[in-house]
Amino acid sequence: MGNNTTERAVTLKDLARELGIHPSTVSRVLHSDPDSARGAASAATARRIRELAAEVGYSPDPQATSLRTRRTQLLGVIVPRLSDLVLAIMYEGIEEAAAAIGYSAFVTNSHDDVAEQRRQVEIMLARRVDGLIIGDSHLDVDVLPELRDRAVPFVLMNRRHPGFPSSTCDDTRGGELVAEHLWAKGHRRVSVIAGEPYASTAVDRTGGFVDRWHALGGELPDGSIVWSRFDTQGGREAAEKILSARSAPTAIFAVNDFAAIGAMGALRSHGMIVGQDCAVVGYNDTSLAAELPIPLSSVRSPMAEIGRQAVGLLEGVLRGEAVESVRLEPSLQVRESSA
Amino acid sequence: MGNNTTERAVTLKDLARELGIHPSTVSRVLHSDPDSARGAASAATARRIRELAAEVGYSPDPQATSLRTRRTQLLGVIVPRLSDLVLAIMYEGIEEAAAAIGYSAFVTNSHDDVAEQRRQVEIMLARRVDGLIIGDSHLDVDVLPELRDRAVPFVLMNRRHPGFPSSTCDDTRGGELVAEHLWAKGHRRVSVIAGEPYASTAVDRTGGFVDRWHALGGELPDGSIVWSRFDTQGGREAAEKILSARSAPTAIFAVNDFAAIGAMGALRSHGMIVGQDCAVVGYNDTSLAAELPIPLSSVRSPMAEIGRQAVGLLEGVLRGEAVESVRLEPSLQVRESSA
DNA sequence: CTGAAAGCGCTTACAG
DNA sequence: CTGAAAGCGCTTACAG
Repeated sequence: MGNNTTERAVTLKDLARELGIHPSTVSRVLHSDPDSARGAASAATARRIRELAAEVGYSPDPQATSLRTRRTQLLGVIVPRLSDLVLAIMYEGIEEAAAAIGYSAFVTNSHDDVAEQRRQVEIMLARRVDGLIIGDSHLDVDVLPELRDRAVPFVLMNRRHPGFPSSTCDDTRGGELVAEHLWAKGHRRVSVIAGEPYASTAVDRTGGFVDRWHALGGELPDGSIVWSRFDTQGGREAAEKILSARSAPTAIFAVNDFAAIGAMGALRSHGMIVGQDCAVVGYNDTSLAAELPIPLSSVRSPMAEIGRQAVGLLEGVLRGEAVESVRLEPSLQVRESSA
Repeated sequence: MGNNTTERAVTLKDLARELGIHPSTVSRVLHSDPDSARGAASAATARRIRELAAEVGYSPDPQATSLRTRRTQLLGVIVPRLSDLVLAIMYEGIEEAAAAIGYSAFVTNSHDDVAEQRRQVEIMLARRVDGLIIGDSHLDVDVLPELRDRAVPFVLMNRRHPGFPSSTCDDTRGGELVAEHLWAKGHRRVSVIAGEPYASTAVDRTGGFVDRWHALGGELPDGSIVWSRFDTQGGREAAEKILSARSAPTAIFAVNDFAAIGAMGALRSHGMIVGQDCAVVGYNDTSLAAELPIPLSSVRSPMAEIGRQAVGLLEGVLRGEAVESVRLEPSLQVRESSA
């Protein structure tokens, strides 16, 4: 009666014995198209098998299956840290898309440490994942060429790297949007809290801003660009550095919402009112941005979709296709912090 | 020379062939204590095996191993959502502790939906995880009794449930700390943004506060307690409801930092200054709290440790021990929002 | 249409 | 000390 016995999971052999047929027939039927039992067994036998399987709640042992098929239906995901909201949301997209095509995902934190990243890759490979989604790629040193040489199937997510397939936001475009917005609002003295120089997200967002700013005729004297950590504390420290210099800017672009929140804190400490004395724009439009005491302008990036697309890309790689990187379009949400 | 061939992973049989011995001997040695080869093979043979294994980078196929041993070394973790920073940090603790004892963890989001929770449990079980860490337990309806009947090894995390082992913060105590603090600061008209009534975290934090408040001689007229979602938007909505009532409170306790941030936004919209016109206290002391423009007082809970302890508890359950729930001690961080 | 065999990579009593 | 066998649960050509 479909009760789940606690003892031992029911096996293919159990089903076969119950029905008085051979296990291979059961296996064949369970793997054939539900409608047409095409050559797997007679329609009658197929029906009996399916009915019994449903009744006892048969679920094949994935370990046994993958030992035979040499595929684990497992995806390995490596991110800097899951406690970074941006990565957590991308992972939700991954999980959803992976489940839809019958894969499960492992996820692990590298803390953006290169040695740890290598270690996590080896752990994933030891677990025999079918492929890897790498969310912590560094622009400088990197394991990527080595992975390619070893023919490990993988794609990048969030951060791109020339020559490797990736699913990212068009971060260059995102930076341009901010430059255009601040310029149009009349700002001429601006600073950028630029993030970590090893991350393409930081480099592209900053680069897009800088290039567009110059194209508009703007200037960015030395000290206008401050590299920083991506978190709130990093943003606060960078803003302190900016505010301690000669003349304060009238606008700050932080390439991450959390860094932007830190900057807002520093501005307040200096007695400045965000949105009046100094505009602030963040990046990613996390759920917090719109709900802050002073709502934060931010570049919206389709985070969950970036995760889903990464799975789609990896699917292609696993099929042996030559896949094209995707760069998803950002949009700017203007709010009180820079209105 | 220890190069990772791309073709096929090296197997036990490969090692045995290379050394001219039987695979079972290799297996025996690789499973015996590295120092004493105690009866597995001669010291000389053992050394040769270990050297070759290290040289070619042998890593056993976990699928094959678990097919034999009937253990997958896999843990299933179910949380409401990983994009909730609190759960993401607990998961980091889980991952760390699990890795330390040779387990890997799957994590999946139930969105606090009871049907989805059941579905995720079945998916985990179909994957043959050795045990489950459940982070989305509901106080009312719940799968827990059924899981116990099915003899599924599991523990709860973050939220507790009477009669089942759990790793949580002592949320009752956390609520008490806030009541004592606000009372000492002279507040007499307070409101609680209480969270979701199905979560023990919300119920215990609120309950601890209410009981202590009454014990101190305080009053909580109807409408002082507002149940809400845990996120920023939920906090804002709850605060709006509180502020639209007759007389505004002089202090608000939100049982979650994100809800507290939403409340801060609502207060500002009403022209009130947080920390002056109305105190706000949150819960969890997430990394954001201290860095906000107006730093937020918050009850610190040892999130990563809660995750680690959950793994320890599950380890006990897997060994068949009767484990005791752990309730970790919170502490209050007072900042400008309620100074 | 269905059965029987082989084998994925491993571990574990059991001999000798 | 070491070998040989059995078997975990499955899938997949191959016969008939």
